[in-house]
Amino acid sequence: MGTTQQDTVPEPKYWHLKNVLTRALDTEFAVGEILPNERELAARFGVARATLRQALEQLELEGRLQRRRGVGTTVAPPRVGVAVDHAAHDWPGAAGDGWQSVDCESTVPPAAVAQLLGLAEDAGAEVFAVRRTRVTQGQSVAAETLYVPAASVPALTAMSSVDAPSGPARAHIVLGELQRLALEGEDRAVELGSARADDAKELDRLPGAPVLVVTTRYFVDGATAAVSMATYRADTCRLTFGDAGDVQISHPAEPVGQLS
Amino acid sequence: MGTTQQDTVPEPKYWHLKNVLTRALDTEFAVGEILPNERELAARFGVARATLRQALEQLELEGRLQRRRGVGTTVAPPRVGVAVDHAAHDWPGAAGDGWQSVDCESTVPPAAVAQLLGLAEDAGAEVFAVRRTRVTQGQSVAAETLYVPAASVPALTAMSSVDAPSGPARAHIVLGELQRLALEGEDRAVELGSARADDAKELDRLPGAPVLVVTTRYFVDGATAAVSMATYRADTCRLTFGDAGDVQISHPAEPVGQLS
DNA sequence: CAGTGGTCTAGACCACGAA
DNA sequence: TCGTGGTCTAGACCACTGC
Repeated sequence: MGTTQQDTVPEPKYWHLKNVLTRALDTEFAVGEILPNERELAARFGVARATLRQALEQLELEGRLQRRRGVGTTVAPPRVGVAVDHAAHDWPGAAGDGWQSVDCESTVPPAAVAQLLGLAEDAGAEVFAVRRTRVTQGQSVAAETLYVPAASVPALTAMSSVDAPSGPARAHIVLGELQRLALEGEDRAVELGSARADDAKELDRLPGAPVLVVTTRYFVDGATAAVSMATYRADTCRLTFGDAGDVQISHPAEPVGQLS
Repeated sequence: MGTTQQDTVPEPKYWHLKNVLTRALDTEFAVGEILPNERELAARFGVARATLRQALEQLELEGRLQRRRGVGTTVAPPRVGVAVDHAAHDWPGAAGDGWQSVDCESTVPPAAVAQLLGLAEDAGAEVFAVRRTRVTQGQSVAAETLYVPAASVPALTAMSSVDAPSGPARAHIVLGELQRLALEGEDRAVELGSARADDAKELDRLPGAPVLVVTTRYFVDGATAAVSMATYRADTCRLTFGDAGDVQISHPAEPVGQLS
């Protein structure tokens, strides 16, 4: 079968399958409900598991499904709107912005970051790297590394790894020092990426999971004083700029006229 | 090789493969160069083609590769920065913003859009749907549908499908009418999606290709006067907010000390 | 322990682009 | 026509979760 009728325009099976499942999700399943397992679904639709999985992958990418190894596949809630320009033109670390400082260490930044900071490439210039996590509505949605060149926080130049407090406390010091600077403005870029191993762990996802990478430049005195690279879970997040955080997106494409 | 030492924590083959290839791309390949075909690469690395493809898929998702059926796999240029807040607080259709009107028709908007516009769901309220394409540096990077309720452009209520000019011309009329309104502000949200068949065609991609969906609400007089849903190619685009458009991201993790 | 999703294989055929 | 990437199959084993 499959060649029973020569499709005039052979639509890929996984594509058709995705559409069928989408419709089913809209009409027959409730959020949180768990679907039959992959082997059974594949059998039910008469396809190989790999093909079924291709459809599920897309649906997960679109935020409609959530799959967890050892557990099963569940219907995902609508994406949460996450404000990215939190009280725009504010330094990170302001109270109650949903971010939690996790750690802080001195490292040589990746080349791309060094470039944004205007640091010479050859010099092994060290910067403070503040790791933070963002939690919204009970789930961690983002992991961030905030790169702060030592030159931006001169008061901390003497802070070596020995005399400084550990982890979160140290992060707080760096953030506190940033607040003293007059922030001129910010700059943002959003692109698709895949989670590095460390980010993935913090986001409770497998390495390689799709993420939205938000790169923010903080300007002080005409120069870039800090750079943030935040990775948001692409499956569960909708990044909002402006008000828009409160909007609730509804999926059901058509009101299926399900009377009574 | 590869099994020379039993990995204490068995790293997936495709993940390791991706890292190897990433390093190779940084050091041994030039932009635009074409890679060996999948069958040969798979053989060279001693894995099944499916596994090799899993690695290539991720690299394409990260914008490092470009694959075209019937042609081959090439090294992708760095992502282009695309300004999303074009002259913020301007109506779409302003001159030289990179958008090209393609078509315009009257349709019933998708439920999600109707909701954003504050239209009753049950009523089959029609709206103008302006289709546009965005071209940057010679390549089309985005496809947009701008939904304009008839109520927002009262002067056009009499415009039926018969007496109106066709396609692009009609789109221009709608956009022109929008310019007359006092735009109060905008609202944006960015999320990951997969290209619908029509968008995919316009973006020169296969259906289901990963896209960044930008939803914009235009406010007039305290209400939403129009909604735009734009899909940007996630593989080739970096969405920028603020200045940031000019920044060039460089990939090579390490300056390979290639003297002379 | 049993059941789930995640990884991997070795094939096959198809749709498309270019020569 | 040929070579490419895209789709699909029918298996297998592994890693994780929960009981």
